[in-house]
Amino acid sequence: MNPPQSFQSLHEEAEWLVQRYFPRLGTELVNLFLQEGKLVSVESQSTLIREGQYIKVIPVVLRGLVKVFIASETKELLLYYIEAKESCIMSFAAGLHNDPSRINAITEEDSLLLLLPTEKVKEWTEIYPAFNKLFMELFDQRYQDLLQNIQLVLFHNLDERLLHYLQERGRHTHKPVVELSHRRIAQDLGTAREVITRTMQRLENEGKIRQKDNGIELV
Amino acid sequence: MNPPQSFQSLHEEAEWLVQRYFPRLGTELVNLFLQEGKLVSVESQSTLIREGQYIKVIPVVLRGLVKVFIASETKELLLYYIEAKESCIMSFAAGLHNDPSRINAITEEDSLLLLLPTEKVKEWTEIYPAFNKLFMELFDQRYQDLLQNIQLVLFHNLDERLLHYLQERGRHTHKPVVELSHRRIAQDLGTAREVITRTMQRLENEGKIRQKDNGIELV
DNA sequence: ACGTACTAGTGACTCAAGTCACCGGTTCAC
DNA sequence: GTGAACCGGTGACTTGAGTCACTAGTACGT
Repeated sequence: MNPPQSFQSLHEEAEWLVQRYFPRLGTELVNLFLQEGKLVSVESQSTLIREGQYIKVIPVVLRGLVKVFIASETKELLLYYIEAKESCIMSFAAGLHNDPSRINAITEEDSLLLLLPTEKVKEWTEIYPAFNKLFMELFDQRYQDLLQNIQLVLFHNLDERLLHYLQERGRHTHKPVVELSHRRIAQDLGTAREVITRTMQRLENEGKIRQKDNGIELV
Repeated sequence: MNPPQSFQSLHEEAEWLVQRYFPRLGTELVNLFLQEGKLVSVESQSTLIREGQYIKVIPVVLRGLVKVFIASETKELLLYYIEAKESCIMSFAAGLHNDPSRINAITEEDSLLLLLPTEKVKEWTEIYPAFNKLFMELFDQRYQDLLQNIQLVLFHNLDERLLHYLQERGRHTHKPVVELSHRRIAQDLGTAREVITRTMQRLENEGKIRQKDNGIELV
């Protein structure tokens, strides 16, 4: 089940990925995905969804990594990552009810996305139980992510939150070291750069991380 | 469409309420609700769901008010209210995947609940598009509630959070004054009693609320 | 009439986190 | 080489919120 060395086209790669990631949907739905969805290849740091926007398509991540966050005038907060392997992004509410989005989404790696029209998605949830089930599971997962985030923000101090952030980041990027500047980490956690610098030093003193030239290593 | 002066039985009242609140489900589903669900009448402050519990039933609020919150060893935080008129509680994830619940639920008024077995609910979402749609909408609403809560906790100070809390409380209890002790409010907001006392005074000085003998009045 | 258990109010203090004003180092462009 | 734009690091300070210790009022039961 390894990927072929190379694909003739994006469409071919997409087909292979959809079949691999969503086998339970069956061939009919997989074909509908590819037929109705629009395939786009975007580079890292591309904005997919902006707060206040009306959502016309729901992006499914086939390759890469997407970050979802909320923002105020002065701060941001990372909500969760959307990984290709495990799930697709849902502009939930927004998409299905024609409400403006409350969240922002941006690619954190070069990514391959399948943009499904919300109209079609709405249809499919009603017609295909398998699709509906997938949708529910993803919804649920995001709900859990939000819940955990609230707990972290409210019940834990920055040391713990930062450590958790680094672990999650490592998990999602599949790299042993986190290659991010203090400034960007501060942004994700809704705090200031200096605060991250100091907190990072504390974690290092406690032997929980190591800061090296190529990034932050978890111990 | 006013309620009859009195009902002969709980079951009769429940039937009337389900038909009133979920007309779009159709008579077949309404009957299934009443047939498969267990009707219970509980008084205020009854614990419905405890963190860590496995969920076997999903309570639908027919009358009364339910509060959903998370807790740590030392703190609590109100997540949202579940009102009869608008929705039913969902032990989402938990119920459908047999995971332990991450949230707590408690009645805030004497309430009439219809307990639906999660197994049946799972079935119904697959068979009845109307039910599925209702389910999704409720899910979505809770997602939005969580999102707003995160924003409040992270982007706003206690003054604003307290004011928002009082407004919401007023909205859900349908009363012009909030009849809660500072201690209980502090619990819902995850803070200390003294802090609420002081914050309340500030809001009063700014003319945003009035503290009277019978409760807190919003201006 | 006395204890118990609530309630709200207050001054003094602690503390985590955020802010401000600076370093000095590296890299890149022109 | 000179400036611009990054980066991490640091000391001094501010501040919102939480904690501690205590006061006093009200209601209930025995």
